[in-house]
Amino acid sequence: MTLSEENYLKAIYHLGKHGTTAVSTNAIAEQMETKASSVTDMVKKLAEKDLVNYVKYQGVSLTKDGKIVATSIIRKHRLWEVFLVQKLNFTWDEVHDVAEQLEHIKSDKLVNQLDAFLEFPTHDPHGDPIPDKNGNMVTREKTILSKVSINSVGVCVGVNDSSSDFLKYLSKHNIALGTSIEVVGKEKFDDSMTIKIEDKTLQISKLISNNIYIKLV
Amino acid sequence: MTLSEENYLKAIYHLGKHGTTAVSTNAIAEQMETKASSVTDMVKKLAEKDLVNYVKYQGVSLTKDGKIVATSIIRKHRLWEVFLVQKLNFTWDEVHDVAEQLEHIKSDKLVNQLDAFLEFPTHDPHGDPIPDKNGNMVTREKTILSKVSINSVGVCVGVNDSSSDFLKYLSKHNIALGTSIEVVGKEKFDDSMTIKIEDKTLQISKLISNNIYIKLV
DNA sequence: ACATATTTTTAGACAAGCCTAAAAATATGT
DNA sequence: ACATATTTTTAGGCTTGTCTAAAAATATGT
Repeated sequence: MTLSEENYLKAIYHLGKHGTTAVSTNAIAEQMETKASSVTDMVKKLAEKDLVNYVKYQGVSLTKDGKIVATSIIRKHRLWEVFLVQKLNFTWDEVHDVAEQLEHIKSDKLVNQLDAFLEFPTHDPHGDPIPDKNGNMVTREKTILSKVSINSVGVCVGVNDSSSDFLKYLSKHNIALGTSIEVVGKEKFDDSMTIKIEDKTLQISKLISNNIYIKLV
Repeated sequence: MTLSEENYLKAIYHLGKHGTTAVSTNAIAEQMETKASSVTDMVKKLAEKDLVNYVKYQGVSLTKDGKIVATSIIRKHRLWEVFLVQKLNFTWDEVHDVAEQLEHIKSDKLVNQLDAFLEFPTHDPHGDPIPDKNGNMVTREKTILSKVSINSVGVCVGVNDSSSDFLKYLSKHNIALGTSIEVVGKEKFDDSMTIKIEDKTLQISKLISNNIYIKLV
């Protein structure tokens, strides 16, 4: 399993809702910041190894084996993120790039001992679930903030965009996992929202509210 | 800096006593389990980047820049080894292969925070010194066990061979860092030695005694 | 010192993973 | 339904790091 192969499997997993639904060549190319022709080449290679289902012009999905590999990489990525935040004082907007490197380290003992050392965390610093040793993960009930009705109250349990810029924006406005958010206004015209956080109100655009997950209380 | 380039610099550092003395193409090839022709190619590339001094047919040594890179890789390797042993319950014979992967992770914050998390260790699990943030490391007085005279007493402070097989041999005979070793006999014929460890005597060949460092007491 | 052995370099090839440009297949609008 | 647009694949090429085989340089033994 090369680094590149692993990255393709991960991309297909993320794009195709756990790798189950077929994704297009172009979608993969965009996600991986590469060209469609490169994707076609690699997808053929992965199909040869029975890691993806591939029919020319019909898109790609993960096989059972492909899902196992993708899940194990995601497990490593998220465990390392927890390590970086909890043990090495990284902030949630700093962990992604380093975890992208660490996720490719090959050692079962390393991963499982790290898991134990962190006391078997179930979620990473962005609220995403961490697959266990067998690839299983919990599904936590969550709602996209943009979809909840006025006067709803919830707790932030995750984000849909883990980019550094978005996370820094949230931190600046005191939004973190566990933060209580109340919807005090919604604007039909541009779908913006007014929310209340610790008694401070904040105006957020649809782009923002679309990337915050809350659990209603 | 590619993975391959980093590995060559590390090899040149180790072979040439901190990279200072020139090493031969063949020596590098053997150390890296590759062919001499591949070494020539890479060495030219490294010379182009001013990381090594290279004169055709005359061997290779590290430049100042090359030494900085090599030292930083060794720093990472040894810090990760400490982490694996102290935090993740690895034994000293299990850490090498994983550390070889981890040493290539690029993130200054990661390395320096890891260093702090481990409380700035000065030596790795094999007794080798860990360069600090500025590349400096302590030099600890040590003697090769095979060279000490009969009736000497010392404490094991390092090994010259970090292979899993050798370390397992040592563990089996209760030799670890800090173990007190007394030389109770030396055999001229084959340079074997009789040593005493915790009141048990042990016969060791020259190959063994040549790979154990002690500090005389 | 000179013939031979060894070491090192060069030349040419190959696989992986990427690219561009062109061709083929599929999707879309009216 | 058919012309056009878009997507995907193919064909051919490039770079990195490796290899083998042959040539060149250096080292060695008597």
